[in-house]
This record gives sequence, C-alpha cells and structure tokens, in this order.
Amino acid sequence: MNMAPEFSPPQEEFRTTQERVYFQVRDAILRGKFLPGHPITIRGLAAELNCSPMPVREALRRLTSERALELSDTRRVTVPTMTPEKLAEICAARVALECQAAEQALPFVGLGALEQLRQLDARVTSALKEKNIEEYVTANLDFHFTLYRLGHPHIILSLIESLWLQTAPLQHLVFQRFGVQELPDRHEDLLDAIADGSVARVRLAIRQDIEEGLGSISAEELL
Amino acid sequence: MNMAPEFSPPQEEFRTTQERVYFQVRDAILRGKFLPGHPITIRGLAAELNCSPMPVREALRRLTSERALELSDTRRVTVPTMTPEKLAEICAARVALECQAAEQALPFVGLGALEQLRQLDARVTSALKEKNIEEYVTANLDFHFTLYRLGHPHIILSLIESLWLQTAPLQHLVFQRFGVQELPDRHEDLLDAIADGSVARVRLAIRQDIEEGLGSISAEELL
DNA sequence: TTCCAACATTTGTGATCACATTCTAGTGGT
DNA sequence: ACCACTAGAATGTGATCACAAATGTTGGAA
Repeated sequence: MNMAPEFSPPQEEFRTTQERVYFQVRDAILRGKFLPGHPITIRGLAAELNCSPMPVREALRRLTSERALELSDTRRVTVPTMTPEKLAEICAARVALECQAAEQALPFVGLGALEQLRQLDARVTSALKEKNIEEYVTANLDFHFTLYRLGHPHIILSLIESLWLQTAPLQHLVFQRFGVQELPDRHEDLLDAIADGSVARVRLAIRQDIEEGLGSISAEELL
Repeated sequence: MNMAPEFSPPQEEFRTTQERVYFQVRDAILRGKFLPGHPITIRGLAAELNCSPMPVREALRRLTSERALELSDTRRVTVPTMTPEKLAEICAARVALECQAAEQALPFVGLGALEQLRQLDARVTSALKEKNIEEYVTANLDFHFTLYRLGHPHIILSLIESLWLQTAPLQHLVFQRFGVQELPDRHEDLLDAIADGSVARVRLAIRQDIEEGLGSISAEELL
C-alpha cells in the first residue's frame, strides 16, 4: 500500500530540522495529504523525512498545540476529525477574527494592493471554472491573507492561520465530492466594499464568504 | 541572587512529565514569576523541575507556539516583551472573540449560572476594595471564563486562553505599579445585559471591559 | 467459528550523549 | 582606563538508547 503522504521537498532553507519538518507536515495537512482520523507515528515520519525522531516530536507537539493535529487519549497523534460543532465554532471564530483583520487592513489598501487583490480574485475565479481544486485553494488562501496582511497583524494573523489549518483537510475532501461550481463568489462584493472603504460592507462580505463556504458543507462531512 | 521562579508544586497528577512541566511553567507565567525579557534555559528549568531537558524542550516549544513565550533570533527562549502594537492587537482579538463567546453563551445562561456569575463578580469587587491583586486576577478570570464556558466552546475558548496568557504578566506588573482602584467595573453592565438577554448590550459591555482594562495601560508599559 | 489470553512488535516518553553555535569572562594591546 | 579578541563555559539541536504502555498477532479453548 502506498501511504506515502507525498511530502514536498523543503522549498526554502530552514534554520533547524525541526522547523523544516514542521512546515513540511503543515504543508501536507494543508494539501489534504493526511486523511482525518489517520494515525501519525513519530518514527514513521522520521523515516520518511530522513531525520531522527527528535525533530518530529517537537514539530508534532507544535502542530497539536495549534490544533492542526490531535492527541488521542493514548497519546497517539492523529489528524482531527471534523464535527458539526467544531465546524460551527471555527466558522464563528473565523468571522470574528477575519472581519477584524479586514477592518484593520482597510486603511492600508492602496491602488496597488487593490489591483493585486483583483488579480488574485481572477486566479480564484479561473480556478473555479477549470475546477482546479489545488489552484483554487491556494489562490483563495492568497487572496484572503494578502488582504489581512496589509494591516500588519501578527497575533490575529497567526490565530486565523491556525483556523484555516483546521479546515484545510475538510475543504479538500468536500470539494473533491461536490465540485466547486456552485459556490457563490463573495470576493466581488468584498472588492467593491474595499474600494468604497465601507467597513460594514467589508464585514458583511467576509461573513457571507465564510458562512456560505463553510456552512454549505456542514451537513455532509459525517465520515 | 534569588532567581528561583517559585514554581508551584504540581497540583494534580499529570500523565506525562512534559505535561507537568508545561502547566508549571504556564502557571508561573500567569502569576508573573518571569520578568519580560528574562531568558529561560532548558537545562536550568530541567534542574529546577527535577527532570531531564527533554520534557522541558517540548513544554517550551508548546508555550512558544501559543505565544506565551518567545524565540529570540538565536533560538533562545525569553519572556515576551509587550509593545503597544501587540497590546492593541491582543485587545482587538479579545474583543472579537470574547464578544462571540459571550453571544454564544447567552442562550445557555440560566438562573443558576446568573447567580454564580453574580457571586464571582462580588469576589472581583471585594478583591478590588482590598487591593488584593492575586485574588482580583483569578476572580476576574473565573468570571469571564465561567460565562464563556456556558456556550460549550472548545476552539474559541482555547484561542481566548492564549490571549489571556499573553497579557497575564503585563497585568501583574501594571497593577503592582498603579493599584486597581480606578478601574471601572463593567461587570455590572454585563450582568444586566445578560439578564435582559440583549446581545448588543452584552457585546458593548465586554468591549468596554476589555478596552478600558487593557487600553488604560497602553501608554505605561514601555519597560 | 468465535472469543480470549499470551506473546511479539510497535510506539511514545524520558534520559544521555555529541556537536555546533552562542554567550561570557579574562586577557592583552592601545 | 577602555576596547577588541580569544579561550572556556553554557546552551540549543539532533541522535541514540532504555523502558513502559499500547497495539497487533497468533494460538488454543469453548
């Protein structure tokens, strides 16, 4: 059986092995290479990533601390399974934090940034038409985070990243089953609201984008 | 020099040493036993806590992942120093998340819970009068978290806990210098709003409680 | 066939060791 | 007296080992 999670080779150079392992596993989770409920072993990862168990232990500890992975009652590390309650919570937290991040970013949106956001949105819609899920996920992620980063947040951004990390495997699975054609595109509303500088409309667009995207799958993920 | 951070003995029994160390260090941070900027060494902690460096490594990794500690550019673990920017962000994030948590808890507030909250608020105000900082901090923490826990949140609650952990050492220092007599008490407004079941007033009270509490110290913590 | 006990394997945790990097004194020169 | 430089100590990181708990497998008995 081929359980190899297809780790990407390390893109950039990292200071420590633990950091390299952390980002490789993190990336694998984001790309949905781990199935929910799938157990992860320290020695197995160490063998696949060509290092000793030590850096893997710390990387996994870090990821479980971010809720990207989960500790079972027997101290085994697994990919978290999603429940409707957790999804609703993540949804609510994302609305609360991303609305705040967007509002905080709003004064910093110049014409260059707006143009960049439009181009990223174009990538998103084109990926939607081509049903290229991989591209859609990454472009959508880039679109949101380039906006949020304009306000130069640190703490809030890392909280949002943690929440995205938790829904990442789910997105992948659900999009595989349903396709992506029927998702409403709230990015247009968002871009218009940003251009107008309307805080209320920005918050509304983000809330709808999140709730329609994540809410639409809330009934289907009982695996 | 007596740098011993006065670790509390482990209150309950923990499954692993790493977990014990994690909570002991976490508790020490919450009680302000570590000074901001103070470097923390793995071997030093290991010696103080009677274990090998290994569990300390994982506990510190976990705490830095929660931003309760910080990694310097030379991979040294230090207690984070607060900056006005970080404080403003934490403040904004707390408003966003705690308003959400309170709104989520509102339907679950029964008469028993309301009475419990009133008693906790009484503890807070009495601690304020007696200028008992330790008691104030814990009672205030209990007040907020018993409210939030009513909505049975998991993810949001852990996010909020992480944010409180980041401001804990600051509270301690600032309250030592200024005393606590002039802090406005928004808990009364909050309790009234809860009794009325008014979401808008609950959110307003929490926003004011956070912003007046943390905002009042934003200009004074340049250490 | 089904169930359960006993064994072997795997796994997580903690300790110890080795090494490269960083911090800290102590030294020597100006 | 002051500063740059070097040697020693201390620290973080990674690897390996030991051990107990958990998991998986095998074997026999009902």
